[in-house]
Amino acid sequence: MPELPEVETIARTLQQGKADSPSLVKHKITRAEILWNRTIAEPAVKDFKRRIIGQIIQKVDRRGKFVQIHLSEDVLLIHLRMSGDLIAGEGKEPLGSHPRLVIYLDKGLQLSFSDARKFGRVWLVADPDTITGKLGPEPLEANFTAKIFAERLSARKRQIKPLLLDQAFLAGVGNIYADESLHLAKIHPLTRSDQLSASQAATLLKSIRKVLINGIKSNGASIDWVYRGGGYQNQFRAYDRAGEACQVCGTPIVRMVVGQRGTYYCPDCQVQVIG
DNA sequence: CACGAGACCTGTTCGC
DNA sequence: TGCGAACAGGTCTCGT
Repeated sequence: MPELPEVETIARTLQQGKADSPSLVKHKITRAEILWNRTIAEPAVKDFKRRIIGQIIQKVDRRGKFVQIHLSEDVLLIHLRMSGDLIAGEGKEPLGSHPRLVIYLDKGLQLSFSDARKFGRVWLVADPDTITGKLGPEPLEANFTAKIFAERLSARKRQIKPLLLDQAFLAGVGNIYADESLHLAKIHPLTRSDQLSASQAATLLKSIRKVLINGIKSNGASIDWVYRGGGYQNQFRAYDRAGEACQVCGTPIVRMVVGQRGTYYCPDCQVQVIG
């Protein structure tokens, strides 16, 4: 489920709280229950349980697709991968349909990491940079300019879509928002990154920002049973729309596989540059 | 360096 | 209805 807008939505919810979800801030961790050992990437399960007890949650935010829960001593990093979700609430029974890690807090609260496919991972580290340090720039940060983006694109010779999915190149964009950005920018998913003009690079960065911001405004996208709450799927231009008319030109949207990922594009609007 | 295939996993949907 | 195949918001590792 999670790309930048979905992760941002979850992090904000845990930070601020909302009607059905208490804020985690200022709560103290009393215990950790681990229901699937491989969920814990670092440190060893036994050390994880011991070390997290007594720490106080100070802030929840995001870096790339990682949720960062800042504690009094450490940072808890959570990557939701394909099917992970974080649910805050009350009670002693693990929340969610597939709980893998439950962090119990004071005042009867808990934070449950539910993850059907067991791909998600959690790190408890003193310095988050040891994990997130390899990530590329945040697409929404103002100091990430079109010029820098263009330079990074021309430094590589890769197909643009898989490059956008490379978290070391750009942090936070996933399969849906890559397709949506490329459609909005009218760039074919297989275009080589070093073939993009400066103006195309600028357009692409604008498009990426637009779809991410709109995704956040909609609280992310809910396309199947995994995620709940978001509404961005109602604004999809290309993703999961094979056979439907392109909103711009009416040509049917095509699905192909690029880098083993389903890829949707308009064969008329998104013309591949030959070279 | 760029790319494709296989792993890691479970749940849902599709086609016959 | 049943049952296997195909597919899924991600990322890592290996071989070419």
